Amino acid sequence: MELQAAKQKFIQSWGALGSSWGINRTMAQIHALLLVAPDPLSADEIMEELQISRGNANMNIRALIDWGLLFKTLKTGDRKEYFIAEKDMWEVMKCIITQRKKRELEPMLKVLDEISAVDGNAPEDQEFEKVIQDIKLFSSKADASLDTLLKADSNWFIGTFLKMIR
Amino acid sequence: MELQAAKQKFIQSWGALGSSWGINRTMAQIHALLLVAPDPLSADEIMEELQISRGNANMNIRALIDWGLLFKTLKTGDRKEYFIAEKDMWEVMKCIITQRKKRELEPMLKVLDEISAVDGNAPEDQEFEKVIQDIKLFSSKADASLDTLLKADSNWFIGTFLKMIR
DNA sequence: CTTTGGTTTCAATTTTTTCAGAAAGTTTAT
DNA sequence: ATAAACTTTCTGAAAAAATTGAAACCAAAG
Repeated sequence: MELQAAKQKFIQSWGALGSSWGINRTMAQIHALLLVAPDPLSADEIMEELQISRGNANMNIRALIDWGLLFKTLKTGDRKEYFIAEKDMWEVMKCIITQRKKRELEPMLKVLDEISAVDGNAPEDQEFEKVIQDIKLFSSKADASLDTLLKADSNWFIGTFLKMIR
Repeated sequence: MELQAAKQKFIQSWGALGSSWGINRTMAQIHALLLVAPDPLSADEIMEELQISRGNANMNIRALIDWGLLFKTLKTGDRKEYFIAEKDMWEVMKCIITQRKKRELEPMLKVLDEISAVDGNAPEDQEFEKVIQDIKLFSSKADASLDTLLKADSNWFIGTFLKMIR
């Protein structure tokens, strides 16, 4: 496969996958583009390369910066802003986990807390109570585990899981 | 909060959350409904309860069964099929991880393999090569870890992560 | 203060996803 | 074989999400 074709394919695939990862297509494409770009790119270059509008480009660049997956850089004597991607996969993963945890897990915990303020104590309620408690226990455990994972460093992760794999 | 209100809220919230979990709303709602239902429900009861069409109900019930989150049960002397939800949260999590791994991780690995068949060897390619290799390494590690996790049992999970949490 | 290069916001539009309802297909009991 | 009870597959409508394009905005340089 040719280098250019390969890059193209990577960008497209990463974009397609993005959607199932809770990231929208453009956002994922921009990230992919910058991952394989040898040098920082300006917003205009990104628009050009991916054939997207200014507004779209800007919004998603902002979002990626918020997520911590992109950084601004400046070139001396140039007023444009240039962008580079976080290339350390461990960091990338941490960013993604952080965001998804915030959007997927934490709202769940919040709802469960509200729900478990259910006051009835009829025998029939016990079943319901139990299900909710179970989910709550499990979710908070997962939540805590992810927090720990986020604090851990790359080596720890690799080490632990290599052990797991054997 | 009242029991009925609580159940209602749980179903709605679980449904809303479902979307960010890569599960569609109806599918998540059916699952939630059955999680908190004291007894097995028939397709008709599910339709009634969630105010959804027969087609929709059927499709999503099928999907849930495929995922392994729902089971059929039969009542003697009744031709109807009744459904119950998998209530062990550990199992639920395993089902979800299995599916998402299939849909999110494995296609990624496939693409990466195709891409790394890139043949050019100009100095500029090295950077690209490296990024792809990095992602590949990381992804297959994650993939393997998840496989291990899926084989592990609930106690192991809780044990390990309790240790992590401290 | 005005121009220039660049960034941000937002209503309107397009694309994608989800769903109801109809219709066709199965299965099972008689 | 037929009828009754369920299931599956479509299609078009509706809802939700993503994108565009334009206008508004800002900061630096002259």
